[in-house]
Amino acid sequence: MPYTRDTLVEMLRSHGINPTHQRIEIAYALFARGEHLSADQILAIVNSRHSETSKATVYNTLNLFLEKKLVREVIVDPHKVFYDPNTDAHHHIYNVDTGELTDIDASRIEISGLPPLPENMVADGVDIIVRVRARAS
Amino acid sequence: MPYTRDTLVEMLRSHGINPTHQRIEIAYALFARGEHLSADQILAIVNSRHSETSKATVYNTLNLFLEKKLVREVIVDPHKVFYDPNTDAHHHIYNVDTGELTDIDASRIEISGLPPLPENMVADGVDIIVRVRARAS
DNA sequence: GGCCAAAATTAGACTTAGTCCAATATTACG
DNA sequence: CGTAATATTGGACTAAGTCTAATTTTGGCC
Repeated sequence: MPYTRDTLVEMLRSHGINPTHQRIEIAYALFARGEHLSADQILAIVNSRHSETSKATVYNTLNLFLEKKLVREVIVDPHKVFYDPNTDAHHHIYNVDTGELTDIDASRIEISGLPPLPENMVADGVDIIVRVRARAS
Repeated sequence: MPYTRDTLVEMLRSHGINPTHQRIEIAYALFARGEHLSADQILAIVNSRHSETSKATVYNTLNLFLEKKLVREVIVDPHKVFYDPNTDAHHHIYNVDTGELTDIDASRIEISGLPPLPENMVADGVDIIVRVRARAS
């Protein structure tokens, strides 16, 4: 699936997001790479040719994307949030040495034995994080 | 199990931690309450009577406790780390509205279908986080 | 107890991720 | 094309956490 400007514009529109220049650039950075990126990485990528987008806009836009469910946030590192262009159900392997994040498709995974949720609470998502490190420390 | 000064000293010693006044206070704050607390909450608790412990010491101590596996860290909120005095295998329910964290005993839970880990990697822990919110938004 | 080296604590400067704000620029649309 | 609504901006600000060099406390030893 090639992410052309037009497919990105369509993607933004279909999520109720006004496709401005900066938003398209940020979406491109995330979707074309398909990687988990932090806000500062995205800021650097988007401005790598010529400076075009401010820090404030990157944060505004990522929060907008989150709200509109175009991306997910992955909270595994106490220092920064990662933004994940994959919104299919999936979990993560986190390499605590390198910071590398890898997806685990959720369709093969079953969790049994979870307790019922408290009355009047709804699940907003179930995340599994497998923290790994290089063998032999 | 009452957490007297002596049991705390013993607990620290058995984890290879020199039991200083501040470390005992911090351990007491965590273990007597048995709650998930952030560093700034612990700082406030420890200094609530008379100011006795600096911010640097709270952070130093919590990192030491982590390293010696006396506590665990829980990374669910992008803004702060929670420290968890329960080191038994367990998972968490996180109320995204209130920030409240609740334990789920891991002994009843089974996860099936996890992929094999990459060669020469070892699992360092598997965390399940069930994010919940109040029904009817 | 008293002495000293090693370990712990400290205040406060610093770093970094992220937010806020009021001014400016862009866009959508009649 | 004009204008109101929306988006972007630089830069000041906040909050969590780290660092540092100086001071204090501790533990071991006589």
